[in-house]
Amino acid sequence: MGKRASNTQERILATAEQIILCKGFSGTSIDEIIDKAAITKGGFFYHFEGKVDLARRLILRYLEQDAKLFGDLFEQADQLSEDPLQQLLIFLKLFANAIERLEETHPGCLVAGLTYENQQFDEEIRELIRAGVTSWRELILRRLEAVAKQRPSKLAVELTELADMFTTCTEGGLLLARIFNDNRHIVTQLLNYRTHLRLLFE
Amino acid sequence: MGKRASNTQERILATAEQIILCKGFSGTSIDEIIDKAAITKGGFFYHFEGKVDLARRLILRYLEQDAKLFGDLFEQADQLSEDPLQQLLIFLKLFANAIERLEETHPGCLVAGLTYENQQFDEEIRELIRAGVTSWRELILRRLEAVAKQRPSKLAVELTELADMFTTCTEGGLLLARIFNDNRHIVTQLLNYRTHLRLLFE
DNA sequence: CAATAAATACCGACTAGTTGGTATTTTTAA
DNA sequence: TTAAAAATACCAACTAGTCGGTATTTATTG
Repeated sequence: MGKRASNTQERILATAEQIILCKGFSGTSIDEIIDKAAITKGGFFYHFEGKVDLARRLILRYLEQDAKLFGDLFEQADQLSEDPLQQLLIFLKLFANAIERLEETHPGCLVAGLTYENQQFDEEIRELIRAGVTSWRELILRRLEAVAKQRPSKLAVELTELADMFTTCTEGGLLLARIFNDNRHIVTQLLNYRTHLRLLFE
Repeated sequence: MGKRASNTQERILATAEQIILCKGFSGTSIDEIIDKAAITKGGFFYHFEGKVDLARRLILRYLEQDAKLFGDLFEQADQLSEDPLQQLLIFLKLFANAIERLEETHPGCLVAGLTYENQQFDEEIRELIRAGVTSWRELILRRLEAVAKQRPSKLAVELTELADMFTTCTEGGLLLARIFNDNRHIVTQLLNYRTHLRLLFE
């Protein structure tokens, strides 16, 4: 695949994601995507097998970008402290800060968006979504295990559920941000989660 | 409007909600709704001005049912304790129990589902969605204010954000439940919120 | 109490436009 | 010159919505 093609594909993917996050997957037509991406039908179907293939590639791209962001933020956090709890708390702060810096309203999470119309997809795509959420769970769970190893928690908690609470607060915040058109909701809900961890372990 | 008509409308609304929660709003065609609801095109358009009118009426119905459920649960909770914190904690437990009793996977929240494709709706519908989330916020906020009036919180928190955390945990739990096909996620995320309140105020 | 008028509830064929997708041709760059 | 990349033209199925008409209630009145 030449550079020309990879540019085109990325342009299609970026355009499609933007529209789909606004209107939903079914609410977005290929015609609109190719129009905004400045390509034609033939071009689109050269690069993608069909609309479902587009969804698949969008999720893969989204999860990749996401893994990179979280990796970077944890790398920063790990350099700022040696304490597992502090590292996690710093990560949450960095994540919240990154969102706070956005100028426009956060477009939302592709994983959540597609989940709410997932009955029209095949199992492969639902599995990709599941894998994404599982990866977030595992990422936080590993950190929580390190925290729990050296500190008792004030109340008995299942660490997996506590790890899922990260996804819960992020997705909940994204929803509120979208509904009220204000990114600060993402920040506050993430910081609620941070406070929860402090109350449990500090 | 005779009884015959009100039955028909309710049948259409219930059918439509079910399909829309599975496939999304755009992913659901009127043809499929009328097919499953055993009515015809003409019948549908006699009762609804169009597809957007259907969405409007679905949200109104959803928020009504929801207000009734929360009202009932708080009434129960208020009878079981005089303490504001306990009342709120009991409410959360009752809500979680109600969901745990469901046999099938919870179909999800219409408000969240429509939010993820809200760009295709007019402002009226977005406002209805906003009003719904605001009503949840106010409902919990009033309780939190009563709690805060008689107890200091362990850490400084904005009560509005803490009230929104109820929506966050509910919606986050619903999302996890759908992705992993397991209602227990709703329960655990609600109980995480409950734990958070206990850690803050108990 | 009937006969009838009028409103309500519903039907199903139809249309104009949109949808995802294909087959064929042209352009581009190595 | 040739293979990849993109454009053009097209199609069949589906879409939301319309329309003329019919069945069923409900209201009116002689």
